[in-house]
Amino acid sequence: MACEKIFIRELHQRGLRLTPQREMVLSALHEAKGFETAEEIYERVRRLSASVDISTIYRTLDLLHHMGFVASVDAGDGQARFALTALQEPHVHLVCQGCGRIVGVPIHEVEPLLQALRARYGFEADLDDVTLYGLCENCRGSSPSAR
Amino acid sequence: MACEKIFIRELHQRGLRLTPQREMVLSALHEAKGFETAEEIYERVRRLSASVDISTIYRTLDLLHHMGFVASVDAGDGQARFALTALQEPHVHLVCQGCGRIVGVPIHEVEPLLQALRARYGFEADLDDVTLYGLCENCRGSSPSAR
DNA sequence: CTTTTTGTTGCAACTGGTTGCAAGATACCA
DNA sequence: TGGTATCTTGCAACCAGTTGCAACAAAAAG
Ligand SMILES: [Mn+2]
Ligand SMILES: [Mn+2]
Ligand SMILES: [Zn+2]
Ligand SMILES: [Zn+2]
Repeated sequence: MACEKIFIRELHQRGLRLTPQREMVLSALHEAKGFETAEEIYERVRRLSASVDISTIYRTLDLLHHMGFVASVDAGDGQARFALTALQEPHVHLVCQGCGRIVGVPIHEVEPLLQALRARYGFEADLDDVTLYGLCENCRGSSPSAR
Repeated sequence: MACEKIFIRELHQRGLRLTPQREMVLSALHEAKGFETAEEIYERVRRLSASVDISTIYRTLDLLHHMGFVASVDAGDGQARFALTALQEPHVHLVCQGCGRIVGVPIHEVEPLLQALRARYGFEADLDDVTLYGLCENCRGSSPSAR
């Protein structure tokens, strides 16, 4: 867990504190392979300590998201999903409405759009939190499969 | 209200019914100048009939959205906002995090991005529901004003 | 006009997520 | 080491929005 060192340093820089709860959430995110719901991450943390509250999970995921360690994607089914992105280039997320798969697109692919919005509308877009919905290559041809 | 005729025709085409509640929501949306929350639209409808339930407002806004009459924008403050878009070209919405203003961008401005996603990722994006966050021209220079 | 069909509504319960607050814990310093 | 300032937590209440369901009402048929 190389990012724990970085995490602690960034916490200190912001005058925030390292707590067992924050360590457990970070650890749970390392266990998880891909995107998981807050409830799934909560279950992982409970295996480490039963007394943690779900609101602490949400608060910690939000903190990690704002620190750039975690991507948060609203998959359109009423539950957000979270995954570690530590050290990766920030990206836009594509959610397939057929199969539910989430793909990250490096933000430089979107640079032309950013420039156009800046030039035409004077708008400086922050693409850290953007999610686009549609159909992936697999799901485009075939009949839409259940999620 | 030119769109009421179209609304009735489209309802019939889908085997759905015209109800007083649906007429009142459409009328409330015509009264509203710009984007309003469900609660604000609910208040407008209540002035016409006190017994309508807020769940009916949500269900009707959702229906109108799916029929393409209404744009729905998550302004990032925990409340969605709705506005009539009848007959307009579909567009992406820009939300300024400084002043809260919502601007519509015609979808053809975003066409190059769509093509890139199609070519590079095989992903067919549906941009009807996209909202981008950032800072508008006014709010970029000055210190961020309260919403 | 009456009946029948089927879509719609109000209501209450529920969902994922947020928030105010007092108790508890961390970091820092004497 | 103990004391203090301040951050964080668990908890319970709350929020916007959704949903199951039985009563109701629009449309169509007779
Ligand atoms: Mn956040
Ligand atoms: Mn619009
Ligand atoms: Zn797919
Ligand atoms: Zn602004």
